[in-house]
Amino acid sequence: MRMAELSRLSGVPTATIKYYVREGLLPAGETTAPNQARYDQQHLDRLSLIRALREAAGLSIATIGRVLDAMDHDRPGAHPDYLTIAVAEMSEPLVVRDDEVDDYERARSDVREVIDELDWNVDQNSPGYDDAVRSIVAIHRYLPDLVAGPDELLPYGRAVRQLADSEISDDFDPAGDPVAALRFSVLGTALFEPLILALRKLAHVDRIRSTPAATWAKR
Amino acid sequence: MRMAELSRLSGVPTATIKYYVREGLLPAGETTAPNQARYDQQHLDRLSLIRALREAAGLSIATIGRVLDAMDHDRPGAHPDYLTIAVAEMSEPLVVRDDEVDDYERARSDVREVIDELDWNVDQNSPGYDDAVRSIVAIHRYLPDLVAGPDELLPYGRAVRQLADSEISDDFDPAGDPVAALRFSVLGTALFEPLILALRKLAHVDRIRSTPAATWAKR
DNA sequence: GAACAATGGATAGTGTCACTCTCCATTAAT
DNA sequence: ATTAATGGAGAGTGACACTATCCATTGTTC
Repeated sequence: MRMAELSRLSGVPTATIKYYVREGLLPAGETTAPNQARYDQQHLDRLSLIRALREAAGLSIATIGRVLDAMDHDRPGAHPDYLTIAVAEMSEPLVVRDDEVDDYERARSDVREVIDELDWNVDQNSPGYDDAVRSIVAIHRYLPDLVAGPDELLPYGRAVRQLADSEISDDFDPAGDPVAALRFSVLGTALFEPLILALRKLAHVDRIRSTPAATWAKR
Repeated sequence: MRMAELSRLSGVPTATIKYYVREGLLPAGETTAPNQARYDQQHLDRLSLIRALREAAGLSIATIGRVLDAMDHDRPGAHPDYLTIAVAEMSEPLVVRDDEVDDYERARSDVREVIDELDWNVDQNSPGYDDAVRSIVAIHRYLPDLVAGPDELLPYGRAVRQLADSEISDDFDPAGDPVAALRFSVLGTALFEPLILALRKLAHVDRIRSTPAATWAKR
């Protein structure tokens, strides 16, 4: 197919497709003449992946570039970790100002403690590790009255562990079709994030509405 | 205190503070002369809230404006729902193109079914409802091979319900100090979101690494 | 009370981001 | 042969979140 059809089938304007090619997110079509190129199903798939990461997950073009790079280069199938390398690129690197080192150290040890307690087989390079540290620092900073030590973090760990168990079923076979498994990991991580946050808000509403009326009456 | 001290104590540049005042996020100081104004602890608190919503939660200035407006105007204490009205402003309104109506209807009924099954006391105006619908549509669109009907959504509902129970303890008393409770609700919702997503990624890593090696060997 | 710094308010400018538009020399389609 | 479409390059756009500059006052210090 050519540009116009790729655009029509994907719903992405040609100008935007050209932009993605320039940015290295999408490989150029096979050039058949100085001003002609052919695109195929792979381009369509890639475009769909880009749009999902962009629109549904809200990742920046630069971040998507890193995720796709990792997906392209990390020899799928060699080791289960290939599934996590691309996901790790979804995060911004952690930068710590000199005067904040202590806060981050404390948060880091909190995370470590939670992981130990739950007996998780993860390390400091695992995706999410630095994000967790960053979040905890922010929580301490902006909600200083809230006690948010390892004991308070554990329920979060248990809840997401339960989630992970239901998301990744026992018969999930990453070795069967490594490319599909990788795509599934990246998209599953990204697309379900807003759903989880949305449902959590709903659960909060239910929880608050379930508070005994007496609590409200004494106002 | 005056501008310079407000800036020093909050760590926010004066130019930015002035910008927040212009945008209506921060009330102007009490003017004592044509070019003099006094700020107090409330300004400092508000500024901290704005920075938390901006930096840690990633909300836009416009969204923060709506959240703060709701916090200011929704007569705290009158009813438990006051805690949710400001949170609802954290979401973008749902806009549905004509050719997508069916997809959204289907997703909406999925959400309804999950809520019924879990017996949640929420309605379509509750914060998160539209977000959940939007997410499910995106999941269907970008992961069409994945079965994501009510049955598959239930584990998410159960996990966040468990979370909500641990987050909002039985002795949480929204009527005691309504303003503090409101601030706690908004910040708690926003600040813990990235933490949950980070821990979920870690749980995924653990889950994948726990996959029996045999699955990998047959590659 | 004179010199100098700081203030609040208004306005304009900056850098980033994700596109989007305009050209143009070809090439395809009719 | 005419008309439309193509790919590639570069410039332009609009939103966003600040940031910088002015300036007529006011505070502060000597």
